[in-house]
Amino acid sequence: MTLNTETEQKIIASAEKLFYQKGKAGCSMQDIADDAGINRTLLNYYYRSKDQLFEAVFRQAMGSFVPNLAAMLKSDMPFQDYVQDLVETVIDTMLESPQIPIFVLQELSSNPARMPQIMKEMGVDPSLAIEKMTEEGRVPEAMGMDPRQVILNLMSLCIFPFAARAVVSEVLYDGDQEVFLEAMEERKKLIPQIVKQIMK
Amino acid sequence: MTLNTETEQKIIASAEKLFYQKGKAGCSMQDIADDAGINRTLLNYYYRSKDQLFEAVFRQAMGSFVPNLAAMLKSDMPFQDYVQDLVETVIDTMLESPQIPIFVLQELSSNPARMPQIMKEMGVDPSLAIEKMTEEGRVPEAMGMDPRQVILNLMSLCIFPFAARAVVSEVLYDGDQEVFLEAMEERKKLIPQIVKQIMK
DNA sequence: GTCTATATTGTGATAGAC
DNA sequence: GTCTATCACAATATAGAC
Repeated sequence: MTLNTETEQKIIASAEKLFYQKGKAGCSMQDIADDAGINRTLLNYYYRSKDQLFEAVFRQAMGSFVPNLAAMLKSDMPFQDYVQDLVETVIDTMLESPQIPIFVLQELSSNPARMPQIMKEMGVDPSLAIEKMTEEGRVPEAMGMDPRQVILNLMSLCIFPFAARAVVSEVLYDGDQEVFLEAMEERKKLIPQIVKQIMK
Repeated sequence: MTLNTETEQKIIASAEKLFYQKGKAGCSMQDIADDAGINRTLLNYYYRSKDQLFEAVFRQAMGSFVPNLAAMLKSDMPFQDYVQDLVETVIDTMLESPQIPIFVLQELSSNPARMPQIMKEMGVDPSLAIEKMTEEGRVPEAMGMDPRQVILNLMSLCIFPFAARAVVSEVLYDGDQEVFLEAMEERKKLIPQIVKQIMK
């Protein structure tokens, strides 16, 4: 998926920005063209339809974090060794593109039937992952917790603050985005500590 | 906000359903009217505009969980006493209307400027809440964590699994919604245990 | 590849009959 | 309160000139 022409790059950049912000139905082809500073019909020339342009943006967004998840689910290494790396990777991804989680979750929520197909395309076999995860010692017993709950907790702690950024930064950090970002940086150390504490 | 006529109830029910699922821009007035089985112009008769209909639905959604948050932030009681109740209340709310979190987060994410005003209307004073929270002993020291991080962790653990339900149920529970719901029930006990463990 | 012009359909909203 | 008819406009998409 290399973007050849300069125009094509401008289109994808603007489409990403506006789709992330307003959703698929929330912005028009005209909006995207205006943001990119090009003629509207060029969008159709390059991507044929709004649906296909959205598809390109959505798949790129999925591709930015599914591999992380997949790697963790598929790996044979002990769980703890992954936590620090995973947390850092995921949080860094969110810091770079803070709007990805809400964008992806909204699309999947209004179209949940897409999930199985996407998982398949991205090389994640859910039932295989679960099997591996529940193998003895793969994800260590923590307070008698199901291993899936451990994974879910980890993901919740990493992703939710970004999905809820508007609320969180307003209610907890009085609207100060700098302080919010510092807090997110802090969580890179904090979350692994929590996991370690729970594992004890 | 009592809904008088039968028609009005049908409208709100359908608007809720479709706005939750597809977002404000993702469904038309015609869609809502069709779902409610009534004439499209009645929507304008009762709510004047799409904006005002959306506002009614959005405010109702906010009202279903902001009071819980506000109560916790404002209360003088020790933090631990609230955790069990709060977790149960929040998870029960999510179980009843699983689409609320993603709906609210999406709207606030594309329109973050609304947050301060909404907080004010709902009687939550952020800076006051923070002040109270950081008072000695209000939210207990946990692993040297900032009290705001504790709150954020708690909310993340409760809400994220529902916001990400499509992904979670597919990847971790192989698409089985029954098993997913059981896991969410289990979290009512599990999350307070985690909090307790971290507080030690 | 990029533009203008245009076809076609959908949308929110209102006026006015019943 | 509920309907039909209608308005003004915005949307996606394509055809065809350059």
